[in-house]
Amino acid sequence: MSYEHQKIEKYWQNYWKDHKTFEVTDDSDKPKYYVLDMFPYPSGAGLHVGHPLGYIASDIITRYKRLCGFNVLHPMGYDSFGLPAEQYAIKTGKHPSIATQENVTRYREQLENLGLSFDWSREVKTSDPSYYKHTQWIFLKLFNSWYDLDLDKAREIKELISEFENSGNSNIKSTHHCEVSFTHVQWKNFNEKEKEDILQCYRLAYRAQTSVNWCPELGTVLANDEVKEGFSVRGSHPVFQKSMMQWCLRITAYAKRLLEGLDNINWSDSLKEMQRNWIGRSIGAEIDFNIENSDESIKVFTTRADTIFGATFMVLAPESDYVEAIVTADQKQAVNEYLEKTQKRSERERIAEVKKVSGVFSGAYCVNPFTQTKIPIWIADYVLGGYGTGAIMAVPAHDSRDYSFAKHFNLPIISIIKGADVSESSLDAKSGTLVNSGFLDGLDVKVAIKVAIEEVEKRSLGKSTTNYKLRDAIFSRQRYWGEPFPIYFEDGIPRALAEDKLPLELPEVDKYLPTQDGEPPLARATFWKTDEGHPLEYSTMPGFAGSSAYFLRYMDPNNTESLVSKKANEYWRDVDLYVGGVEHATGHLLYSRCWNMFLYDLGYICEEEPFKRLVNQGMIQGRSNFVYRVKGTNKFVSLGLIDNYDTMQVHVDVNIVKNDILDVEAFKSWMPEYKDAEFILEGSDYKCGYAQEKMSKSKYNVVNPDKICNEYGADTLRLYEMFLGPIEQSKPWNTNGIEGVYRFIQKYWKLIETELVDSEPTQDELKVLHTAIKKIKADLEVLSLNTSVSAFMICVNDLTKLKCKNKSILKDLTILLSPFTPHLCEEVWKKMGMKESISFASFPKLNEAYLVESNYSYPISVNGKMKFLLDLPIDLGKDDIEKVVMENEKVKQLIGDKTVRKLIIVPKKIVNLVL
RNA sequence: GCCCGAGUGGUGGAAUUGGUAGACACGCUAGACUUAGGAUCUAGUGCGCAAGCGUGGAGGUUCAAGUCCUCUCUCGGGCACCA
Repeated sequence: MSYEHQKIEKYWQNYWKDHKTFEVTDDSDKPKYYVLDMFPYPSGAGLHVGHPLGYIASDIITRYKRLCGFNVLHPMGYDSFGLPAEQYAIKTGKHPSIATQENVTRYREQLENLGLSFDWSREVKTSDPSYYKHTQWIFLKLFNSWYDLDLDKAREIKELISEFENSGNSNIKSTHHCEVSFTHVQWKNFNEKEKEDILQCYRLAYRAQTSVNWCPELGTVLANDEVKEGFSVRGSHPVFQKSMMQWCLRITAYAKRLLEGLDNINWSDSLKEMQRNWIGRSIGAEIDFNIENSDESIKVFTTRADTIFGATFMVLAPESDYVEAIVTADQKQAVNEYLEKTQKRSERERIAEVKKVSGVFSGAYCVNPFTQTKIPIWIADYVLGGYGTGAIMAVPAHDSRDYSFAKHFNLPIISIIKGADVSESSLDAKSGTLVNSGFLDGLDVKVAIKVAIEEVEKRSLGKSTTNYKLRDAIFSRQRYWGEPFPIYFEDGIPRALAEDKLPLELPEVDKYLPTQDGEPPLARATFWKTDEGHPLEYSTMPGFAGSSAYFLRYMDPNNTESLVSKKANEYWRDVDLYVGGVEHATGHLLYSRCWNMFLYDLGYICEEEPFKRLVNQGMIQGRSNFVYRVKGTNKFVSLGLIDNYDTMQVHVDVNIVKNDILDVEAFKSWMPEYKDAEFILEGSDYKCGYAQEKMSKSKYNVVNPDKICNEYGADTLRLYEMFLGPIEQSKPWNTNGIEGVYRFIQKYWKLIETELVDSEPTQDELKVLHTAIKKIKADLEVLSLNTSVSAFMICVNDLTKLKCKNKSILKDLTILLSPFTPHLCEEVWKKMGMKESISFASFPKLNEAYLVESNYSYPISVNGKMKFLLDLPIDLGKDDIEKVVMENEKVKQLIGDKTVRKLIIVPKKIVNLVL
């Protein structure tokens, strides 16, 4: 009888549900293991074949760890606040929660069809008030905290206030943007408004008038990681810079810890590198340049203090506060014109015109503190106002940007590196020997940097400084479908809502659009006020708010008192394995680490880093098909003939295309506008174009897993997705190889279906089994799941050849296989008459004695000549082998008194070739 | 421009990290069973008629290189006027 996957898979899925097989508690003696998937945004399109790749891999590890005796937490939920649901609501007028709930239901069903062993009792939805209560609670904590650089941790704001009351702010080292210093007496005399304005400069969540990424199309501001090359990541709309009052998170306070924490977690190098780049630490110095005929000086930041003797001019960012102060009367007009011009440019234009050199002379000069020469001060937009001090010393000989600026405006270029030819281009490399540099002459660049900084400090010209590219995160969005801020305004002063008022639930509104005055949608709710009548904040939180601590909530999802209880947190601690896409590298993964560190600082949780190990599954790309429409007509030209026509490329549903040949009739009925379409064919066929692209609804290239589950079964899909290649690699979806995996399942079923015997297994059978155990166990540890599928195939082929009917062998093999194909294995288990579900069996023990031992004996050769074979103990490391060999009597005899120049140890398997 | 990562048969991809390159699977070829198709099974399958040659290319280290080093080409990803 062949294997009826549909019936069997349904049966076991229901069985698991009814028996609550995968529910876990924190009252266990077993060691814990936490496997987490990045929870999905429940979009209307449902799951496609790309989603399950990570889910299947993590499910396999989950089931494997259970077999190894761990109490495994493996939860799932939904990141259910988001733009598409809101846009759908704008279109239909229906509340976004309705569409969201429909999508969630569909996702749940699809996930269950894959046989994923989630503990569904822990499901969370970020848009659920019982969940976002805790998101709001964390926000309140951030609002009520500041960062103490002395203790290097966040502290409560009331402790800061009492410091202010005792001694003002001069002794406080903090990450802040407060520009005034005051005594405790002054503090006490400030009014409420003034006090809050100062506190805002210290709070970890604060309001600030900042230049933000404004996307008019979406009607909201965006965070830096939501913008790419001047366009919004979602929807690809142009983004402009605009100055607005916004909520911000002081993530910069954590820059150092976020950077250094990377050294101690097991993430891929590329991902760590991305975060490092994003945080962007550079170590250098701030140096003061005196302005000529003035008591003022300009502070510049540089990582190349060694090049100071080559600094021939200075450049200020257009936004710099110095500009106003230094510009001379006769240059005033030119400068103003330039400032106006740069301000008008959008972010997009600025990026596009990177290569264009522009700038204006301010008329003022400053003095190079080392050479005492007078150097001109310029203003140019290649210097950024937001980084460093917004001013640089330009060293055209050794910085390519300064170089092209100097060439363009004919400014002097002085090389300070020996032998450098700067007639054509600058020499940017951090290497070489210094010349023309006074006390630095003859030093190597790397040494000179240090010496120069020391000298700067000694002469009180400045100090060594570290700068980060990381910017504070913009935290408010002018949208409806997000968490409301637990903030109200009293006489224009932002105040925190009391914790017992949470959750502050989203109000009902008549429309999901901004008001006519351009206020966010929440302003439509006229009752959006506190009980005392104070207006509440109109903005809502951004998408990453709900996902920045969800992994903590899973530990204790039904706790109505707090985000997570101490007990649950101390048991589950952190995520042992986190699986998800790279696209969250500088967004979610950075914010999550930051929030986690913050909650750790305040003592709510016990681990500083949330994700011990992280694996990025690759994207499964779609294969899109195109038809070619003759412009302005309803005629379509086959691919081979498009050169003869003026055509435009149109995506066509891949489900009505087979082997790139279009099903013409299906196309006509696909969309009403194509009903009367005409075709210009090649022979009798219409050939479509194709491309590899991201799987997306708008490209009509989505292949969803339901079809494959029906046809081949979830177990086959699970195996096949793993077999496709390394988990981290992106690859196009194609079903070419799925037959092979399907055949494997049939073969395996055939093996089990025969009458099994309860006898001693043979040596050969044991060898096959234990080879598989060894290989698969090793593969599971490093998530090399594609090769473990191969190992199963080899094992089953070998056992088939051996005509194995041995019950104990096949039982162990089934356990081994069960993480991969759980339905099948449960069925086999039942067939064998085992009472207990395999989920709770233990992983088969490896007995190395059954493995091939010949790998472990070595011929020894001295000075390149093969001498003799020497058997060595199993499992020696390379160094151990050498030690054992050198102490061996035979070897000592052979070598005698001679000094060994080289001793070579070769595995036995290649001896024949070498001898 | 800078920083990562990767280039292996017709295809997806293996290779215990320096030790018989191409495991496993797809595809293909031949055969068996079948009225036929499908399914299944058996054998073969890197290239070359051969000696030989083969892991993008050119050098190098080594008894031994897909793996290490130098240069170079191509592709993918990230950052991008960050001083």
